Amino acid sequence: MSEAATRENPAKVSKKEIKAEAMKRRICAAVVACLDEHGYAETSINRIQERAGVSRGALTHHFPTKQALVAETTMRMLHAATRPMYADKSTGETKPAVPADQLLNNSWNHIVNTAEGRAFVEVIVACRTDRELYNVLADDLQEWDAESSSTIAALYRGSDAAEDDAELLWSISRTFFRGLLTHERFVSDPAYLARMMDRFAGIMNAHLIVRG
Amino acid sequence: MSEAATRENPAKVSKKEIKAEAMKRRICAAVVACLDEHGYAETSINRIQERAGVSRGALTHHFPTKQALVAETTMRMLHAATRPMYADKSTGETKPAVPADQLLNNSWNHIVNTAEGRAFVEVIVACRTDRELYNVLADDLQEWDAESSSTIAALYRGSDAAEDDAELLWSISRTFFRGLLTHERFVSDPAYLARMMDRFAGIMNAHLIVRG
DNA sequence: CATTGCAGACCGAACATTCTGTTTTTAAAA
DNA sequence: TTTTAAAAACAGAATGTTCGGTCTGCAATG
Repeated sequence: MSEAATRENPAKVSKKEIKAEAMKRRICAAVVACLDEHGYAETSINRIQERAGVSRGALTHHFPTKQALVAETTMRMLHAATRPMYADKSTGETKPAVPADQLLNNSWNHIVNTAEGRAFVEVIVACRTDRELYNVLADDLQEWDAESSSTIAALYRGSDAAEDDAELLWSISRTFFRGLLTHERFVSDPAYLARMMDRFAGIMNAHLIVRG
Repeated sequence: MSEAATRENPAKVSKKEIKAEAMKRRICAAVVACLDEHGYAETSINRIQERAGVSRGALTHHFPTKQALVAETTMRMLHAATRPMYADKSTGETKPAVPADQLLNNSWNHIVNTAEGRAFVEVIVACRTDRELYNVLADDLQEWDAESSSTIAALYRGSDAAEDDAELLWSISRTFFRGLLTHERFVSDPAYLARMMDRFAGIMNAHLIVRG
């Protein structure tokens, strides 16, 4: 327990904690890379271990089971991805980080269509059938979803009369993004994906109205 | 080879062929069920065999490898799903099977949000990282995509000036559907999915104009 | 009777997990 | 300050299971 140390000096982080955190970060980064490159089915502990360049002991010490590993990696991804995009939490205030009409394109390019975004989709798809993994993640997923939606709702209103229309439109957009990540395999021309994205953004932007 | 038999009497199908086809159908149905219920990662040959109630020998006799099994199952799903919905191929002519403004909702309810639809998403997601599986399926996927799109293009035009706008809108819709299948895990209230679907259909229907 | 359809045992590889050691860190005792 | 003992971080071998695929034997079909 490090609580004895932190009780005397709350700000102090011990060498242990620093090393442990660095190790965890390293392992989780390997998980993201493996999920992105090989998919959930082929992301084995052996592969993660090899990719991270750590021993089997180190892996199982920090993450007793594979699900715990995937779960923590996912939560780290979520919290890392949410913060910089939509709001500046460091200053305590919520303000858009990008021009309003570029919200969709920007989200796609910098959040969804990334190694983390693709890894996240692998986890989400796995959650559909892996009940245990879902149980571990469910609360955090829904909390993240609510937080993400309310951030949008503070910045935009929808074209529909419904109070929560902006949130609805945002959920629809994120859903489209998720589908778009798996659409690559259908089309021969990658540029077609960009056309789909642009057309979709054009349509949705007509319904997402900046509050002011 | 059965060509010797069919050369003499093309309509005749031997007992063998009937049995073989029945066995294949049975196995593929089990694959669909397993993909839907357990996901691609947990769809093992053992599980399929158990689910279908056939021996290991029968399985490997008809499908030498797992990829061949998944590939054929996928192609059967595709061809079974395309036909009844958008056109009546038995009469040779192409006509819509549902009212125009119900195309999206109907596709969602009767094609995408089914055991086959969910199984298909599992395969598509796996294709992203499983290059071998993708290579087997790529041609058929793109051919199916083109056929599906052109069927839509014959029935609708898009609100945009682009010649292929209807196809683009249809691709966008199918992409949204795919994402929606994995969205269940985000929301606590299942009715929210229906709201998303209705709102999306409302928006897209304004851009999909029936030809006439 | 030759071929195909099917049954089930079997194989090595890979899997997730558990385990026994070794090293490093840390806080309190000397 | 130095010593010390416990705890944590890590290493890597061992375990039993399951994986996809192969192989041999037998029955049904043509």
